[in-house]
Amino acid sequence: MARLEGRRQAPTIKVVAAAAGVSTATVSRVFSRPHLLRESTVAHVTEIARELGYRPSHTARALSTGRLGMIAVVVPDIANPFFPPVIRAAQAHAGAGGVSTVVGDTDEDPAKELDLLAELERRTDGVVLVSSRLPEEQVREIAARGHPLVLVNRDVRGVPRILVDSAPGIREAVDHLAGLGHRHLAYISGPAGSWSDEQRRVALRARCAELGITATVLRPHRPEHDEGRAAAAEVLATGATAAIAFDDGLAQGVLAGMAESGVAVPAEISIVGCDDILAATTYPPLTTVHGRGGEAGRLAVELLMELVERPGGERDRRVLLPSHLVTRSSSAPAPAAPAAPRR
Amino acid sequence: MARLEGRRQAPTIKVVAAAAGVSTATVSRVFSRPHLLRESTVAHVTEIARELGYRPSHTARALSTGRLGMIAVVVPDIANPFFPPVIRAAQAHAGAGGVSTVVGDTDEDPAKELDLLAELERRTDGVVLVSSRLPEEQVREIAARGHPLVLVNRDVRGVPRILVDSAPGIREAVDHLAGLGHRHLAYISGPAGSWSDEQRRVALRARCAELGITATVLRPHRPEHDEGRAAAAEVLATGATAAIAFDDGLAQGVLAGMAESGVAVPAEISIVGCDDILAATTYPPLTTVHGRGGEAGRLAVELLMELVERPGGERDRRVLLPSHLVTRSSSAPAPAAPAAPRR
DNA sequence: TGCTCGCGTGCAACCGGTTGCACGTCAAGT
DNA sequence: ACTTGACGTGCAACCGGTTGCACGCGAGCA
Repeated sequence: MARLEGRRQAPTIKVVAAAAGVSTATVSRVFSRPHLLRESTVAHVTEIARELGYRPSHTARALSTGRLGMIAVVVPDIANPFFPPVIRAAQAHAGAGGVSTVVGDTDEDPAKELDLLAELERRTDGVVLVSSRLPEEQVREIAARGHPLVLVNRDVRGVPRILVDSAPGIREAVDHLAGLGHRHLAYISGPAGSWSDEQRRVALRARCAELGITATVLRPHRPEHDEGRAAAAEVLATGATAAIAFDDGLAQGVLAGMAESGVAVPAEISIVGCDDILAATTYPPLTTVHGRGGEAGRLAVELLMELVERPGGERDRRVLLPSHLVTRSSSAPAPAAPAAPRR
Repeated sequence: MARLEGRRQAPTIKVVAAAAGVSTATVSRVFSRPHLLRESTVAHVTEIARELGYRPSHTARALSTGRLGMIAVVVPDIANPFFPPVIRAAQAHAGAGGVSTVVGDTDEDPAKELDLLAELERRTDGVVLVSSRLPEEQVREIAARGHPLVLVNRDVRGVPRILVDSAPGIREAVDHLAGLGHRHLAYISGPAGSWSDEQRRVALRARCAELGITATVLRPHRPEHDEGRAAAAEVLATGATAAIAFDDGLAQGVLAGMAESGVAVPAEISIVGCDDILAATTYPPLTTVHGRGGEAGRLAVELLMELVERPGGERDRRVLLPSHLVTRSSSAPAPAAPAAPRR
């Protein structure tokens, strides 16, 4: 029964102190505020600690300082390819600052989002909330609870936020298509109430108006492949020679829908996506508006860390990240006549 | 400057105890081992705690019990659509048990994986390691550190593991194609050294041999779209009338490559994927072997929780999850003659 | 020589729970 | 009536660090 040979317990500050012949306070300071100590002391204790394999306990530290050394990134759907770059960038940036990152997935469900946020507030020093599906009112309430919070792609006044500004990219897209001779564009709307969707729609309308070309806005769509496939017919019905979709997933669906209808992309109709989350994995490779999710993630963490350091800091930061068009092969000169389904 | 009206501190066990006229020990027991207490006491304290909005502190609890109430799921690439279902299922199952889940992304980098695991061991009660890219030797070492660990899709003896067994699905796929009249199949290999790849390759060869049809195995490919596109030409060069790809991403690339070459799928060649991670988002919708990532995630967490409860438990559990074929539209009867590129 | 001052370190309380042990109470057993 | 024991609760130590305060020492200054 003697299990003495078992797992060696992780050494505590106490055994390091004893081994180094100093008090636990000194060991503690070596790892948290070494500038208060004589250099030789720091060196000595560090050496002993290294030999013993000592690592300060996050838990104990958290208990006395109130700092968990951990932040959260919450997204609506981890499987949506827009988010992984955001998460990854956040993770990398936080890690560089000695802070761990946890990822939360709300499954596109506002109720889950609420619960998750409550839980994460107790587990982390701060939260990056990406594309929240909560009503603005609730976002405000959450922010008011005082736990550091930074939003991404959600524009709520009084809450620090990073916004990918689709407008420049959309304008470029419209210019690009107009330059190819298209005189009638369709916009395939995303989820009703989405901040990004509204921004894109408005930018598209405005630019089309400036250039004097026609813009038809289709009904809202969930950003999913099937919806895009269905939207293909709607696009053809408008007589537009080019369509811009709310996001790449939708655009990919449209591509499939066009293929099914026997309409050639880009020869007969041009398709443009948004977010650049599919890279060149579609056929034909998709012309799209690059969303810069990575930068957004990095900046959000940066802002969040500031808030964690100084809870009194600026609460109304609003950062806009301009987007831009990436031209691939799903856009081409306008055909002589609008396309029509062939089968 | 009087900030007294500021944030109300979260109430501690002490204030609840005082308000309820009991000791802190009692309050503690109400929340951890209520069966030790008289029912009326539990009810009374619970009520007071509710009024005060008291929630036990994870940190403090962790310090005295050594249980963090958190587990980790580590994946090589959060952007690879195979993993989100695994993660989500794990999250759901752990959450139901009152345990939080952290997601780690190793970016396909073994060095990062090693660091991340070390960090997570100190932050969690246990780790689910999915599709580890580490050499078996290292996986063993990590398991030997005694921190509860469950592998998914990695078959290392002596470490509890959940394996998606592709063999049944592959056999079904071969049978399906053979039934459609195909007499020559190509297998587009995945990453060299991947456990899943080897399993799929072996199963395919074996089943083809049994049915007396030809199997050509192509070189290893990274599981990415571009590689698949390139592989299309290799497939055509073999003269096979059907191809099974290591995963859906690769298969999707092959689809694009075939489209570029003007070869019709499935009329001229049939394509089958693995993992069923793209659902019906390809064109044509992909016939594929369903991987059951979700179940794997759920089971892994279940096993892990057991290990956390009883560190002395069974260390060599090995669970196999059978896969099966999902037939969509990328497979069809064999053409009279093998396809050749048209452009 | 005596006084001040600053630096480096230690003491001990504290963060917010958990838990072994002891104590008091009350019902059942003899 | 007295012992026994189960049950419910409290006391206080403990988990592993952090930190305000005090103390001792040596240098600088008058």
